[in-house]
Amino acid sequence: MKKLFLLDGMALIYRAHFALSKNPRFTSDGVNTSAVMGFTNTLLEILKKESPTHIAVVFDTEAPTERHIEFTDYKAHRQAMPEDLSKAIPYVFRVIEGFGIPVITSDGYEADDIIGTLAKKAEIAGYTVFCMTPDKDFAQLVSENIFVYKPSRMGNDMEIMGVPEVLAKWEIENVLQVIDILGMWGDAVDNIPGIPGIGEKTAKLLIKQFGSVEGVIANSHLLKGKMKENVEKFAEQGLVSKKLATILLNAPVELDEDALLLSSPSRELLEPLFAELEFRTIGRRVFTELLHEEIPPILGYGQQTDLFGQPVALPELKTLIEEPEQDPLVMKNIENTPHTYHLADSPETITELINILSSSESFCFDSETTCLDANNCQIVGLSFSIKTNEAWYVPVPEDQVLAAALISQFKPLFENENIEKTGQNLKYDILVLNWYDVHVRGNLFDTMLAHYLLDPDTRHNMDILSENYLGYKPVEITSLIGSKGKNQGNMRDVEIELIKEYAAEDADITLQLKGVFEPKLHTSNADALFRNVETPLIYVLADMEREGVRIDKVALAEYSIQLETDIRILETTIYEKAGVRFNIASPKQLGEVLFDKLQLDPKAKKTKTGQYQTGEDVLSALSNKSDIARDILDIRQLQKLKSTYVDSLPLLINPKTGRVHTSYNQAVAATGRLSSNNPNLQNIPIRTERGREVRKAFIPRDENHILLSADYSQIELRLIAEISRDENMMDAFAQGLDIHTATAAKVYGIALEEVDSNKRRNAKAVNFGIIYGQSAFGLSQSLNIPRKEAAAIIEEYFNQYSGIKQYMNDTMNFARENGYVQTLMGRRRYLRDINSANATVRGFAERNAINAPIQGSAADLIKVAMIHIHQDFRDQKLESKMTMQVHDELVFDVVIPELEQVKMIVENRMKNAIKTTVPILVEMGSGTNWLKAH
DNA sequence: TTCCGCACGC
DNA sequence: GACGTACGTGCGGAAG
Repeated sequence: MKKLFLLDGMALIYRAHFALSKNPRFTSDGVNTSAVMGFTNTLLEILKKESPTHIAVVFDTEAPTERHIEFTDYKAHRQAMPEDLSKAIPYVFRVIEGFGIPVITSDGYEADDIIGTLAKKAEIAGYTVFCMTPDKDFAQLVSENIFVYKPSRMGNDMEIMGVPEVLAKWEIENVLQVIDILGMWGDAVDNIPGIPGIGEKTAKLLIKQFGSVEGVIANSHLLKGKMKENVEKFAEQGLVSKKLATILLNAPVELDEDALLLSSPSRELLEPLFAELEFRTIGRRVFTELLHEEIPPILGYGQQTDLFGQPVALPELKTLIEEPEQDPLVMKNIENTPHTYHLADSPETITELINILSSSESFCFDSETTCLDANNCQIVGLSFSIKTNEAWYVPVPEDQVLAAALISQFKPLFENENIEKTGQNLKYDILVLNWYDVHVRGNLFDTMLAHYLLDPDTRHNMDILSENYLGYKPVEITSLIGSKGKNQGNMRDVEIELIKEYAAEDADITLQLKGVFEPKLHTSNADALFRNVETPLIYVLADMEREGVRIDKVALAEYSIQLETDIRILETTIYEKAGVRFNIASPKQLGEVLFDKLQLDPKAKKTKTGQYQTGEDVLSALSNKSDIARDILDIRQLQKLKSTYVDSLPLLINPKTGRVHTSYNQAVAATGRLSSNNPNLQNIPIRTERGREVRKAFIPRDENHILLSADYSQIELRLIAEISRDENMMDAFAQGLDIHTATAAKVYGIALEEVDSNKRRNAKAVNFGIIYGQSAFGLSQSLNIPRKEAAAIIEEYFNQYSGIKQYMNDTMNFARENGYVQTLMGRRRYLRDINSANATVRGFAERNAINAPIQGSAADLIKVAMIHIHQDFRDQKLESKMTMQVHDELVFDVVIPELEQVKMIVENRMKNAIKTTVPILVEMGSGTNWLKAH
């Protein structure tokens, strides 16, 4: 296959420059070597990953010809190239030459024109063409079959986008229209002036209406207000912009296939160049990865060190995770893929479908509903699939009595323990069906969770999975119900034929995804975790969400009034002290008052958007100077409490149950933790007295119930001790010591009883830092102490807990060699950047490497405990319910006579979720509200 | 509508 | 010496 890459040279240099501009490196002659390095990196990635047969770097020259005389004006808008960058250009040319890559100069035309024209000609000559001009990802929309090679923001990975994806992003069917937009205003290509006040969105709408830029201008009298004014005033500029941004496909350049051939890299040219530029790491990569040669000793490559400055052995770089299988050339979709989607809308067809499904061992299903809140919506239809490219759709009547009757026909099917159900995010479907008195049973296969285990850091929605793993682009839901927002339609109003295609396709795709993921789960050793933890947990979470929790509306309403009063009082005080009325909730205005008007801190820092920083730490530091800062902190706390909790919680009470039903997301947190939303029950305040009040509003079901809260004590630290086998820490836990006090005693070299609250607080912060993968910087921030001091504490910590340091080193080495780390139960997290040449990016991966096994193991542990507790409740026919999970805490609505029995089960199951040497401690409490129970 | 700054929990 | 430093969710304000 002939594979051609066309790269815009100047744009690439600029891109490399900007990517590294925060930390540029220079030679003594003032050459910007960062830019050269970034450029080299890009070339290396392309050659290594894409193996092109033909390639060229295109440079535009500065001298404009007849193409656009306006071009000179446009150039004038551009900033002159910084001197350090222009000095880098000769080196860039040497790199290109060293790689054996041909150069083309555009001779008066924009590089995009040359690339566009060559791409078009090459396409006709049978090439697969990739263009890389980073100005804008759509700047190369020249043909359906030409791909855009797009550098990603972080690291060196790049993504390839085909024209259909770019179009999808713009939600427009017609390429010409897109080009028209591109040629239009404002942001199309940087530095082209466009028409002020008319952004991409407006331009899109206008062009849809009037057909082209020219059309819009001709019809400007139909517009009104500022828009009309701008279009008319800047009409000429708009046309020029379009001309400039339009890519020529007929520039005077011939496709000389031989001249575009990629030749082999030249060690003779590259080696001295890299030595001169001191490119150690990238040099090493070029020689080992591209030329497959030994590292030349002449370069004297430095040792790479670990977090503690110790040298590490560099393992061979490996591919970390299988790339999803997909041929970028062919994206399948419903129109080009043969399929049989049946509509089952008569008694006969429904009976036939039920018969078919009943006799299969496994089926895939999906439900279409009126909204996203599982506890508050109606089923519009159900779709089923048992084999690829074939599916059924069953419309469900709007009349809820008829709907219930129809769905009840499927009840035995869903409740059949022996039939496996496949779906995407099954918890949702299970919950929805629950409201129709269908209690799903049997083995499950949730494709979302499967992918979550395979690659927890990425996204898991079905559309993306389908495109990545099946090379199939599903019908978008927005094509049925419109785009998000208040105008978004409802499934109920969509034509049945359209829903049928959409819904049946969903079930079909999901089933196909199962086929892809099932073997992958096996090869990545995630079977057990999937089968024994995540899958059973679906039922547990569904039950918890269905159960919900009772909220004391009256208490919250009273508290809201009290907060409001206090806020008003504080507000008045603040206005008095500031001498001006302003919006305290606006960080922008607040910053101006504090630092411009009151001049509280002449050195006040600003955020990247140019506002003054007014965060918690800034105001705290200010509070000794002026008590206005303290007042502002107080008022913020109260406003936060009021808006996020006190006033919002009652709004989430479900009218049908009178309770609040949170939703747990099982597939977002990359470490394996759950997250919760609507409401987020996992961030209900606890630290401050006023915050704690909110917890009083979480109450038992009725007077016959009581809330029980069970908390793991120091679970993460116990797991660190367990995993690292650090003797000192294991000892401390074995003796039942307070771990932070014990840590302080060790770190400061004093007796336990000599530890004061300050030392304990420091030790606690280090312990937390370890859990969260913090650095010395993070620690110094959280303790508000100098970095050096923080570093000293950390160093002594590692001296005392040498087993932990050893564990960290081992984990990091494991990650470097294998590309992933894992928890006690084998939950993996892939760390693509663990061997990255970029220190920041690598540091990020390194912290994750330490942190993921710990947090993840704790997550595993509580998940297992939840499953066992749920099962025990069921086996022992208890009426008490588990209602909430907050990372290391479980909350139960207990029928009072069952309290002792429940406590026994909970303690037993939590302590013994997995076998450990380090004792696991569970603290329990009960009471008439969450605060009392805690 | 989208982004930002901020704040809450673990 | 500079870089930029757990993860989530959700609020209000500001800007387009």
